[in-house]
Amino acid sequence: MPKDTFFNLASDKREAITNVLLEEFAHNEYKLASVSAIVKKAGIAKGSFYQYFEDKADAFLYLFQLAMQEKMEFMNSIPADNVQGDLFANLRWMMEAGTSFEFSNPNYAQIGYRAVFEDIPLPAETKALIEEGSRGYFKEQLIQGISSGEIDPNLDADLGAFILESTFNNIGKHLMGHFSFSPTDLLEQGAAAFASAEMQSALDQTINILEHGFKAK
Amino acid sequence: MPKDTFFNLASDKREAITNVLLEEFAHNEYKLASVSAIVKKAGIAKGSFYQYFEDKADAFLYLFQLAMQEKMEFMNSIPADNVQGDLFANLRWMMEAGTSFEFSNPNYAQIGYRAVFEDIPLPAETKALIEEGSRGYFKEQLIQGISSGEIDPNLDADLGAFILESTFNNIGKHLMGHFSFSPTDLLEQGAAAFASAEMQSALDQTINILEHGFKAK
Amino acid sequence: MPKDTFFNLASDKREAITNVLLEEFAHNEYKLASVSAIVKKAGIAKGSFYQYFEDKADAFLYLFQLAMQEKMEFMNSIPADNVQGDLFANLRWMMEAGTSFEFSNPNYAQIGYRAVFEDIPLPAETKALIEEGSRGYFKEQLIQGISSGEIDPNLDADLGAFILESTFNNIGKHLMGHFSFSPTDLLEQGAAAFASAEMQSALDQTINILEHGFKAK
Amino acid sequence: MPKDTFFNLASDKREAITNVLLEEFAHNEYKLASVSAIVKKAGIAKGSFYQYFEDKADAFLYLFQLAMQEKMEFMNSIPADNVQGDLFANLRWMMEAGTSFEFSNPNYAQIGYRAVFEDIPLPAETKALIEEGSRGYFKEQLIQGISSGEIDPNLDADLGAFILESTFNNIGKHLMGHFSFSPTDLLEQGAAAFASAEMQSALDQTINILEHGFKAK
DNA sequence: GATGAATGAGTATTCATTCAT
DNA sequence: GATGAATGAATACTCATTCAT
Repeated sequence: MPKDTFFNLASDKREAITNVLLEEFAHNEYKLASVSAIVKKAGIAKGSFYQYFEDKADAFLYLFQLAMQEKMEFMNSIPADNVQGDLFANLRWMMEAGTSFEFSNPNYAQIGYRAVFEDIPLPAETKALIEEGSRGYFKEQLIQGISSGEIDPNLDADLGAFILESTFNNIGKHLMGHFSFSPTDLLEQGAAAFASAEMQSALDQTINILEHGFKAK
Repeated sequence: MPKDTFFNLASDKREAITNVLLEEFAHNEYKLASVSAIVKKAGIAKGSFYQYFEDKADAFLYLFQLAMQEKMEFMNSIPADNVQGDLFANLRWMMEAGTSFEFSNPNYAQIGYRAVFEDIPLPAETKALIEEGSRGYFKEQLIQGISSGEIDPNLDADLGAFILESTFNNIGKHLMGHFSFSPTDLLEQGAAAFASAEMQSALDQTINILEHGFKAK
Repeated sequence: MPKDTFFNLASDKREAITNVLLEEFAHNEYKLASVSAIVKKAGIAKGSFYQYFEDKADAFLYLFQLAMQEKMEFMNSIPADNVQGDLFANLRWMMEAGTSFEFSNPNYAQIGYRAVFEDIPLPAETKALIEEGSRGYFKEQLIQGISSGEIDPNLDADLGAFILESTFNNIGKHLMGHFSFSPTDLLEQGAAAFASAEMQSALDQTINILEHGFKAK
Repeated sequence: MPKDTFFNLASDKREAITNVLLEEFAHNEYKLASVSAIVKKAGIAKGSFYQYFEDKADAFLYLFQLAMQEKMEFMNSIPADNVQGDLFANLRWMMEAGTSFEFSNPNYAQIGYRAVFEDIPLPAETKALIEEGSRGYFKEQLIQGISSGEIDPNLDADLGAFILESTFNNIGKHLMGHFSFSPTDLLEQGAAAFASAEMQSALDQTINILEHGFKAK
C-alpha cells in the first residue's frame, strides 16, 4: 500500500503520477517497467517515488487495486436489466460490462492481465485474491443453475467455470484485435466503438454458444 | 535463426545444448532466463553461445520452432480414428492430442505459452505466426461446418475460432492445476496420468459443451 | 553542539529525544545509525531534528559529551576509600568505577567506544580530546609514582599510560563477553552482576598484574 | 573467495587491482569503501569487478586473507633467537615481529584491524577465526607457563590472554602515534623507523612490565 | 517553532553482448 | 571454432539534508 505521503499529495500531482504509473505498467511487463523511467516522466525525484511507495511492487499493487475499484464502479454503473436469477442474462450482462470496461479503460485492463499472468511479488493475500479471480463467481452460478435445472446436471462445475472464465478473460482482447483498434483509437473512442452493432452481435453470439453449450438437454 | 555453426555441431552436443535451453526457457520468464546460466549448465563458453545464436531471442526462437515441430510430430502420431469430415470428432481429437502433448512435453508446451503471452523480441513474421496460432485451422473447420450444415450459419467464424482457441489453449493448464500435478509428476508419468478416466471425462464434457454450443439449431 | 532550540525544549521532550538518540547510536555503527529512524522513534518531524542539531554528527557529539558527563558523575559518586596518594589503590578504584559504569550504562559506554574506534566527522578539537582520552590522567599518575619511588624510574610514562589505557578500555567488554551477558541482562541487572565475586576477582588479578609489572624493583 | 578469473589475470593487473583494493579498504571503513571508487581508480569496468569477486565482502575477504598470509610470511622471516620454551622470550619475539609488520605494512595491518573491529559480512567460519584471533595462542602459553612454574598459578588464563592480546593489538598504533608517523613516512621508511633505539626500548619496557606482572612471586 | 515533502547523488549489483586471443 | 575476460548502461533502492509552508 502506498504511504500516507502519496495520499496527502495535491490531487493534481497524485493523479499525474498515477497516470505515469498506469502508462508505464500497462505498456511494459512488470519486470521491464522502470522506476527510473517513471520518475523521469513524472518529473519527480527518485527519492520521492520511495516516499510515496514502499517499492516498485507497491506501486503496481496500488495500480492493481485502483484497477479493480475502477472496474467495480464501472460495472455497477451498468444497469443489469435482467430478470433476477436468469443465469444467462446474468452472464450476458457480465460479459458486456466487463468487456465494455476493457474498451473504456484498456490500460487498467492491462494491469489486470499482468496481475494474472505475470510473476509479480505481491502480498500472499493479494495473490490468492487474484488466483481466485472470477472463477468462484462462475462456479457458484453454475451450481445454482444445475439445481434449478437450467444447466446440464452432469457438468463438472469447476470445468464449466474454467471455460467461462477463459472465454470472458480473453474476449476483450479478441474483439480489440479483430476490429483492429490501435491503443490511440481506444483512448479516443473506446466506449463508443464498443457500443457498435458488430460488437454487440459478437457478444450475443458468444452468449448464445455458451447458453446452448451449458444448458440441460 | 541459429547460425550454421550450431547445426554443424555434433548432434550429441547440439542436443545437450537444446535441453539446457529448454529447461532454462521453460522454467523462467524470458526476461529472467539467463544466458550466463545457460552456458554454465551447458558447459560451453559465453562466446560459443553467440557463435551458435544471434542473441538470446534467437535461441528462444529456435526453441519455439522446435516446440511447434515436436507438437506437430506428436499430433501426427496420434491416430485420428474419426470419420473424415466429422467436425466435432476432429475437435475432440485435436483437443485430446494437444492436451496430451502438454502432459507429455510440459517444457515445450511452456515455451509455446511464453511465446504467446510474453513480450519477446522476435521477428515480426514470427510474431504474426504466433498471433495467428491455431486460429486459422479452427476458422477453416468452422467454415466447412457451416457449409455442411453442422454449424449454426449465423456464427461469425472468427469469433467461434477465438472461443475454440482460447478454450483449447488453456485447458491443459486447467487440468494440470485441477488435478494438482507437480512438474515432477508430469515428467514422470505425464502421458499416463492424462489417460485417466477423470481427464477423459473432462475432455468429453468440454467437447460436448462446444458441440451443443456451436451446432446448428 | 546542539542549537538553543534543543535546550529550550521542555525537559520531558528533550529527554525523550535523548533516549532515542542513545538507543540508535549505541545499537548501530555511526554510519548505519539513521536520522529517519531517530525521528520516527522520537515522534518528531525530520525538520525538527535539524532545528535541534546541526546534523547527524552534531547529535552524536551531544551524546558523546553527555556520556562523558554521566561517566564523570557516576565515578564521582563512587567513594574512593583509598589512602590519598596510593597509586595502585587509585587505579583499582578507577578500574572498578569505570567498569562498573560500563555495566550500569552499557549504552553510554558504547557511545564512548564508537567515538574512539569509528570514523566520525567531529570537530577537530573533540577528536583531539577523544584521542587524548584518559591517557593524560594515567600519565600524570605514573609520573607522580615515579617521583614517589613507587614506580620503576626507567618507565616511559607515555608507554605506561598506553598500557593502562588499553587494558582499562577493553576490560569491560572482555568481562561482559567472558561472563556472557546479553544486552538485556545488562540493562536489568548490570550493576548487580558486576558486584559478583568473580568479577571482583578478575579486577583484583588485573590490578595485581599491573602493580607487579609497573612497580619499582 | 575471488573467482578464478581474478587469479587468471596477468599478474601485473592483478597486483594493480590488489593495490587499489588495499588502499580503498585501508583508508575507509568497510561500509564507506566504494566499489565505484575502486573500479574508477583501477581503471576497470564495473562488471569486471564482479567477474573477479562475488561482491564487495568477497574483495575484502581476499584482502584479509592476503593480510594474514603476508603477516605469517613476514613473521616467519624474523628469526626467533629465543631459547625454546622461554615464555617471555617468545612474547618478546612475537610483539617485535608483529609490530614490525605493522610498521612495514600499515595498510595490511589496517585491514586486520577492520576485520576485528567492524561489522563486516564475512563467512561464519572466517568470523570465528577472527574472533578467536591470537587469544588462543596466548592462553596456551600462559597455561604452559603456569604448569612450568613461570607464571603465577592463581592467574585466570583467559584474563591474562585478554591483557596480552589487548596490549599486543594496540601497541603498534600507539607507537606510530607516539612517534608521529604520517602514513607517507610509514610507506617510505616504516621498517627502518621501527628498528630505531627508541622503538626497541619501548618494546623492551612493555615486555618487562608484562613479565614482572605475570610471573610467579 | 514545527512540519514533512522534495531532493539527487549515492549505493551494490546484474547481464546481454563484444572481441581479442 | 572456441574461449572467457571486458564492457557499461541499466537496475532498484537509500538517506542526510533542505526548504517552503
